Amino acid sequence: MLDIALIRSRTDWVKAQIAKLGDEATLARIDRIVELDAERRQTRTECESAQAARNKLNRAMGKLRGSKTMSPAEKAARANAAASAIAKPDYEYATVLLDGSKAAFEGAGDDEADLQPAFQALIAALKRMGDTIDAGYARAKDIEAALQEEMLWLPNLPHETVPVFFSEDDNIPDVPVGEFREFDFEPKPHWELGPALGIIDFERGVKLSGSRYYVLSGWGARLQRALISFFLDCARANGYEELYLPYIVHGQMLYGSAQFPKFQDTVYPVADGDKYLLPTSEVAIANLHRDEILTEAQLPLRYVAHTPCFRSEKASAGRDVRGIKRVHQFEKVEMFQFTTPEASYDALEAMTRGAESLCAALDIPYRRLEIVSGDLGFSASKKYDIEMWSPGCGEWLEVSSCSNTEAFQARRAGLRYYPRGSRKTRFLHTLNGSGLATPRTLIAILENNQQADGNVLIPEALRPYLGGAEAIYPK
RNA sequence: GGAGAGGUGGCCGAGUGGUUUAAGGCGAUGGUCUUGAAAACCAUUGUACGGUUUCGCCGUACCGCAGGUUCGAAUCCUGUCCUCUCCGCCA
Repeated sequence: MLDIALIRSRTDWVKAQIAKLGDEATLARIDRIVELDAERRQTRTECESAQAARNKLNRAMGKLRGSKTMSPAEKAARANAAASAIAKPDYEYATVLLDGSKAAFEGAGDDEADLQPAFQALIAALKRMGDTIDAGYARAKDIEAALQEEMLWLPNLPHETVPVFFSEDDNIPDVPVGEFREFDFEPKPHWELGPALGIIDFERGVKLSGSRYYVLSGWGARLQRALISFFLDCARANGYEELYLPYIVHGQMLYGSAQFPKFQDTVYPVADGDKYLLPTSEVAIANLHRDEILTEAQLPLRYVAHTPCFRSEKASAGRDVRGIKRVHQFEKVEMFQFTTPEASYDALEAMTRGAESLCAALDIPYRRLEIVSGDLGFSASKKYDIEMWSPGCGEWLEVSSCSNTEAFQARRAGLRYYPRGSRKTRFLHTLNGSGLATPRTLIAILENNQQADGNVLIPEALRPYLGGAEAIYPK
C-alpha cells in the first residue's frame, strides 16, 4: 500500500510515477482516492469534535448524578437547564451546568419530585445528540471502507533507477555469465529427456491431478531434493535463518503480501474457512512479524524457507503447456529480508548476487535482467530476474526474481520498527528473492548437462547431496 | 471430536456501568549519587488517525476481532478467531 499522506501532498508526482507503469486505469483511481481522502478527513473532524462534546456531557452527567453535596432540587434544575442547552445546541453551557463548575445556579424546578423527569429530559436530549453523531460516524465508516478498497488496488511506485519502458520485451539483460556449451548433437528438450531417463512422468501426473501436474521419480525426485538442500545451505551460509512454515495461511496474509485483492484468482482456497495454499513462501514470511514493532537493533532480519508453491495459472491457460516449465505445484527456496529503508537497496543487490551465485555454482549459463517499469508487477519498486539458459527448449528460463517492495508490504502487514533513539515508529522495507525455483532449475540441468549417449552429468556442487553420484543414466 | 477456562500496554497484572488519566509492578530510557559500576531515589515510557499557532499542544478511536444493549461499555449481551487445561483420536 502507498502512503496516503504522500498521495495527498504530492498528487501530481505520484501520478507521474504511476504513469511509468503504463496503467491508465490506475490514474483515475488516484483522483478518486484524493477525493475520498478529503471527504474522509472532513467527516471525521466533524464527528470527532461532536463526539468530544458528547463525551464531556456524559462524564459531566455522571458527576452530577453522583454528587453528594448538591441538593436534589438543584440537580433537577441543572438537568432541566442542560437539556434545553443541548437542544439549542449549546454544549459548553450544558457541560458547565452538569459538572458543577458553574457554581451558583438558579433555575426553575426547585422541587425534589422533579428530579426523575429532569433526568429523563436530559437523557432524551443526549440520545438525540448521540443519534446524530452515530449517523455521522456511519457515513465516515463507509467513506473509509471505500478509500481502503481503492488503496488496496493501487500498485507500488517504481524506484527512480528503474528504466521506463512498458513492455517485458524491453527488460534489460546483463551480459550472460558462464559458458554456452557447444553441442555436437541436437540437444533435447526436458520433456523428451525426462521420460527417456525415467525421471519425469507426465502421464501419471495428469492421471492423478490433471493437466500441469507431473510426477518426479527416482533420480528426478532425488535431484530436486538435492537442489533444495543445496540452496538452503547456501542461503544459511549467507546469513539467512532457515524457517519451516505453514503451507496454508489466512486470507489476511495474502492481503499483507499484496497478492490480494488483485490476484485472488491465482491462489487455491482450501475448504477450511478463509484459508489458502501458499502461492509462494513470500506470503508466509512477509507476515511473520505482522503487527509487531521491531527495534532497529534486530535488523536486518534475513530468512530462507523452502515450501511448495501452488498456483492456479488461470491467466496463462494455453501458455507453456509442454514440459514442466509452468505447473500448478512447484518447489521454491525463498530468501526474504526485513531492513531499514536506508539499507534496502544495498540488500537487494546483495540478495540478487546471492541468487546469481547459485546459478554459477551449478555451472549453468545465466543472465540477470533489469526489469523495466511496465513489467515490475504489482508490489515491486525495483526488480531483477535471473534466467538460466536451456538449450533443449532454446530459451531463457526465469529461475529467480528478486524484488525490493520498499514499505509497500510493510504498510499492509503492519511491519514497523523503532529507529535507534526514536520513539516514533517507521515502516520496514521488505525484499524477496527466489534462491532458486525448481523444477525449472532441474530443466536447465537436464538440458545443459545431457550427453550424446543419453546420460546427464550431475553438477559437482550437488554430488555431495547424492552420495557422490556423477551422472544419471537411462533406465 | 467432547468438556472447561481464558484473551487488558514491551512483559506481568488489577479493574462488575459514570463522578474526566487502564491501579500497581517488572523491564527499558534519562537524571541524581559514584573514581567506575551496582544499589537506592527521581522522572519519562503504547499505537493509529485527525486538528494545530509544530522541538509542543488538543481531540478521537483502540482492553483479541466484529456486532449489539445504554445517555454512557475494558466492564453487560451475541457471534467469531485464537490460546491453555482435561478427555478422546492420532504420524
